[in-house]
Amino acid sequence: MRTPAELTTAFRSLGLKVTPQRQLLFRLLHDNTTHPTAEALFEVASAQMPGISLRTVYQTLTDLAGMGELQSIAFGGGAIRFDPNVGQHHHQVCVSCDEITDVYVDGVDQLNVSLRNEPDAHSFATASTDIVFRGRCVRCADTV
Amino acid sequence: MRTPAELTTAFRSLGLKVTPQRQLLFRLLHDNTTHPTAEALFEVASAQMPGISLRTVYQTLTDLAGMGELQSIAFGGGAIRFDPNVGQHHHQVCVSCDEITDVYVDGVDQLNVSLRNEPDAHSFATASTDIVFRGRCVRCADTV
DNA sequence: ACCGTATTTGCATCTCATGCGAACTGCCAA
DNA sequence: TTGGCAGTTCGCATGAGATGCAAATACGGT
Ligand SMILES: [Mn+2]
Ligand SMILES: [Mn+2]
Ligand SMILES: [Zn+2]
Ligand SMILES: [Zn+2]
Repeated sequence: MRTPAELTTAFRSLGLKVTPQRQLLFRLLHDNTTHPTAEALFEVASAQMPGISLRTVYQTLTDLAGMGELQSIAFGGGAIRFDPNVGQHHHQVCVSCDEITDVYVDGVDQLNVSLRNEPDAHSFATASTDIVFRGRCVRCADTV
Repeated sequence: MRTPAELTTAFRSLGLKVTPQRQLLFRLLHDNTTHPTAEALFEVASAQMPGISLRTVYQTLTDLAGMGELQSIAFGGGAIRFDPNVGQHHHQVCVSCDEITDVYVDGVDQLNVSLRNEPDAHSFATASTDIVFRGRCVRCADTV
């Protein structure tokens, strides 16, 4: 997503207001690579702005996602994750500690897709491809 | 997953009982390619066995998944899907009608994965790779 | 057929997420 | 600078999906 300053301009030009709550979330999300849940973000936000409501966090996340500044991803096993990285990338998920890491993948366009009973060209119009690698991160690899 | 007959044997040998409810679900799931939710399966089961409970459907699905006869997948936007196809395969999801289709992909092992700031070998131990192609199925391609 | 153990089922409970509306406030216009 | 309207916040209610729990029931080995 864009910088807090750019988002401020973007929000104003859409007739949306730039509140202290939104500014805080802009800052907490910019360059955030942790793929936080709404609740996780709420915890961090609460530390800096006691009284901010979980409802407002959800609201702002939904707004930002609607504007294309965030993507929301369901990895399974709990809450939806929010990702300010909206560029082409994929994810590694540690099955032990749930850490989610951005990865960049070459060769996606070279994947050869086929249906079981129709080895020829199938007519599905793919708009996007999401790849999730599941396994163990470096830290969890050792600790059994 | 295996055939209803094979599952019957497998359940008995584990000290588990083969009830009419389970037999029905074995039948409804075997060779089922629709990736149903628990609720969807419950609807179909209810038509053939009025009175069967949603709780039993969840229970049996969980048991089968635990035995490795089913895999459960979170595609986002609602309930978990259950898939009796436990072989190596991936999915196409229609963003318009939510149809989920099994696809078989060549070239997964040739994917070149890298972290943004460390183009060299990263030490994530990948155990499995899940690919989801999102787009429009044949039927939804025309209708706008 | 009997009996012990697994199963079914209804209801309570839990998590994650969204609907709703009264009170509040950013921000544009006068 | 100030007034005021539209957009926001926030607490509470509600909803969807899923699991915990225990009394009643039924499978299946003997
Ligand atoms: Mn990411
Ligand atoms: Mn499948
Ligand atoms: Zn880890
Ligand atoms: Zn479709």
